[in-house]
Amino acid sequence: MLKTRTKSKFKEFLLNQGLKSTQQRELILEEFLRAGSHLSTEDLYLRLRKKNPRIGYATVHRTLKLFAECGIAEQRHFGDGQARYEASDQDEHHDHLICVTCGRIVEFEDPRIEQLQVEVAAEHGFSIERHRLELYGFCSDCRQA
Amino acid sequence: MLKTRTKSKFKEFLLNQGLKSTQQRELILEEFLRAGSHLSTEDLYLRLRKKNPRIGYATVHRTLKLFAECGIAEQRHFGDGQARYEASDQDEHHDHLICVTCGRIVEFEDPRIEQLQVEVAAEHGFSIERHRLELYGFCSDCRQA
DNA sequence: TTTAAATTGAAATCCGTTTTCAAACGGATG
DNA sequence: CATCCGTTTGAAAACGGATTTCAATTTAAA
Ligand SMILES: [Mn+2]
Ligand SMILES: [Mn+2]
Ligand SMILES: [Zn+2]
Ligand SMILES: [Zn+2]
Repeated sequence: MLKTRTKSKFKEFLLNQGLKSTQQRELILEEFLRAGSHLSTEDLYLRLRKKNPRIGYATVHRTLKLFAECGIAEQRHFGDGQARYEASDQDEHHDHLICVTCGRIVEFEDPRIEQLQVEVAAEHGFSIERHRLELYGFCSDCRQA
Repeated sequence: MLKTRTKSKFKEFLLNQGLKSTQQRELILEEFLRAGSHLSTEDLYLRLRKKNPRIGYATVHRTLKLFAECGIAEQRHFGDGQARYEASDQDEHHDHLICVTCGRIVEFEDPRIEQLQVEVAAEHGFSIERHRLELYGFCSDCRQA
């Protein structure tokens, strides 16, 4: 999603919820969109500190949760015990390939798998709300090493 | 897997590792196999306490990790922040459907999905070591309520 | 037995997450 | 502007599950 679009969506969200637009929230969103994906609260906090030492971890944490609530970010868990966030691609969905050696994360989307998930769920009387699919293995670089 | 088979596999594991067979480990394995699947350390600990108040949480925790190391149990994470364990079905693999309302967990296995996972990974140069597929939604009971 | 090593369990510690609370800020109002 | 009130901030504390510590106990080999 375009940065400008994302920013205005967040502004609108704040308005609707009776929340305030603050210097910190703008800084955090700016840096979140600038930085690469799948970063932890700590990651983002450290990046922000470099430019603005007056920002608190708690604020970064709370703001990332606001992003998720607003729909401009998604929280992920890749099994290393810490939450990670990535910017939402509007209605786009994707799953992840994770290299267990170097930590590299590759995103993919496979409509066939998505479809089969729905079918399997239906066979068991379930309707799916969301899912999580993560493939852990070795990326090409790490496999030949 | 048969209980007897599982128990001897664990005994053998202990021997190979130079570990000792203790009263606690036998009690814990016994109760683990008796209880239903997908239970947390706390769950198992509480069940054990009823019959034997002299057992410690730390021991249950350590023993479950031993089970996993030995291959007779598998650790799972369903996103509620606590680890769960289930007995291994030898080489059998399965994934999970989880009802977000009542917590019901249904196991399934779909070779078509498994196959597509391998293909998708290969397309990105990955070889898969393991994966995690969880479908969250509403079971038939909870949907009509 | 005796002995050395492994195990136990209560309590302490770890570590990411979340909350608390007093001070600072945002923005609506006149 | 100046005032006011609800919101936000950030340091520190609390939280919660996982893990470790360590002195006492148990295991099993000698
Ligand atoms: Mn992603
Ligand atoms: Mn299962
Ligand atoms: Zn790699
Ligand atoms: Zn249900």
